[in-house]
Amino acid sequence: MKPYVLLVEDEEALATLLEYNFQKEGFETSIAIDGEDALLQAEERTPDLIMLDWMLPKLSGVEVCRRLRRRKSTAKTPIIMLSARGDETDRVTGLDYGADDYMVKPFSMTELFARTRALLRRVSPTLLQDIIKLGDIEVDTKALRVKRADNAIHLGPTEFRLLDHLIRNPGRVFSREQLLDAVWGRDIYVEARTVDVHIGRLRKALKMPDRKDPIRTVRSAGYAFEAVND
Amino acid sequence: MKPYVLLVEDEEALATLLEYNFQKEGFETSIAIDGEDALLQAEERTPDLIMLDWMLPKLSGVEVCRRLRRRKSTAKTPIIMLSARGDETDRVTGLDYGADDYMVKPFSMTELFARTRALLRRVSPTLLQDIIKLGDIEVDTKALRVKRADNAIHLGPTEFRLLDHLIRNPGRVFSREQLLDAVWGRDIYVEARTVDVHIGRLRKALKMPDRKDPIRTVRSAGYAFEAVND
DNA sequence: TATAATTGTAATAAAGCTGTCACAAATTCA
DNA sequence: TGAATTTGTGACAGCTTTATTACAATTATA
Repeated sequence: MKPYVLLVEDEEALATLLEYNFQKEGFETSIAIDGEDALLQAEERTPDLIMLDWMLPKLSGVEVCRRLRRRKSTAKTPIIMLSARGDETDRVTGLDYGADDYMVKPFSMTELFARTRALLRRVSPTLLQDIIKLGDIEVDTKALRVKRADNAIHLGPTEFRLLDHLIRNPGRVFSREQLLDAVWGRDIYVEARTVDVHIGRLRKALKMPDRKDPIRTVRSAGYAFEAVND
Repeated sequence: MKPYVLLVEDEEALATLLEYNFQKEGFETSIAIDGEDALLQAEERTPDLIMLDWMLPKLSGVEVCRRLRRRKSTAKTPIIMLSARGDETDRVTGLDYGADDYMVKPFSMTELFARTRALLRRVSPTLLQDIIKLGDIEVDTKALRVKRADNAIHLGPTEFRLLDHLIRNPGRVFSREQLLDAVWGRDIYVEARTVDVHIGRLRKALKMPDRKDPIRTVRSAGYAFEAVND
């Protein structure tokens, strides 16, 4: 659904400012106040983007960056480093250790988002796309609309998020637990079988004569979205 | 329709920044990375405005400018030159060769758009029209008037701003919080539910027999304006 | 100043969505 | 084949979200 950015910044004022602006741009956000916190949070939920301050308590930004790169889950996650110092040495060091871009404080939010967009467009374009199309199915994430073969389809919020998640990872099989985490949220407890019911509702909503079911059931594993006819 | 700006800029960061800001101002954009590319693109679709970097690979900005002026289709198209150098000589050269305005890098986006507006107002005022039309609904942002199917509709200030905001972003779903930010202002605190009431008033005011409600409710998400019959 | 228009809130009604269960159907495996 | 496991689906109660109304307070207008 929304791209998730981890903001690693110990200065509270800047962290809040970043949070506010990223949320306005449609990101989900989380703040880490030091390097250790950052590593923990990144492990718990893999971010789609990391904003990483250079100067941090406990672990330096560079060190955090190196460790993030060593982990499989975050090896390719886009990282933008923030630094008060702007000299070339720092820039080079930051980029050497695996940051994708570099901003010198103070910076304009406009420029930050221009760069963010550029970076995400390069690395994971589906995150920025408003309209995701697969086969004859179309999901418009800005307008929150779904179409199949140009027919508008009405979905409830949960079915929408479910479809959104599945269609962004076509072919991949998700267990019920994974779907609960991704669609319902980590801290919400509902029966795993509830997923079945929503999958059923989604299937029913997407059903059209002469078109095959885009959702595949993988017995004793979960569900997956399949590219479809057309 | 939206005005179309051709951004001729080889430096990627700046090009992205410009693109982002022009899009935010409601322009359609295209980027050309060198002079030849610019001439090709301008031929394919005549821009309403051209931002032209002075220093370009292959063909210089001045040369591009001269050639654009020689073509009938772009002879009068407004051109703003961008240059790193700010001395008078360049300025004169640029303007001599037919640029309409001239900005020295680095420049503020605010100033750029102030000049852009001034230029477009002078050359092609219709592009900056204050009247937004969508389907059978017409919003005159200067005169603060609204019509539907040629019937004048009276709205209170808040409903007007609400409609104005929604109609400028047709299809897009806004949460109540986003609407409060955009319509009421960031620092004003009112209940999120108040939005519902104003949406209701707006709907009532826009209601006409045999015409459907242009405002879509998206459950657990917000509201969106939809293109309508006619 | 009196009158009208506009605004935000709260209360209530209406609509829509969700999660669970029970049982049917399908699939697997011995 | 038959038992066990897994999945599909309809029903439904409870819950959440939205629409609408009324009203008091504020602001504009004559």
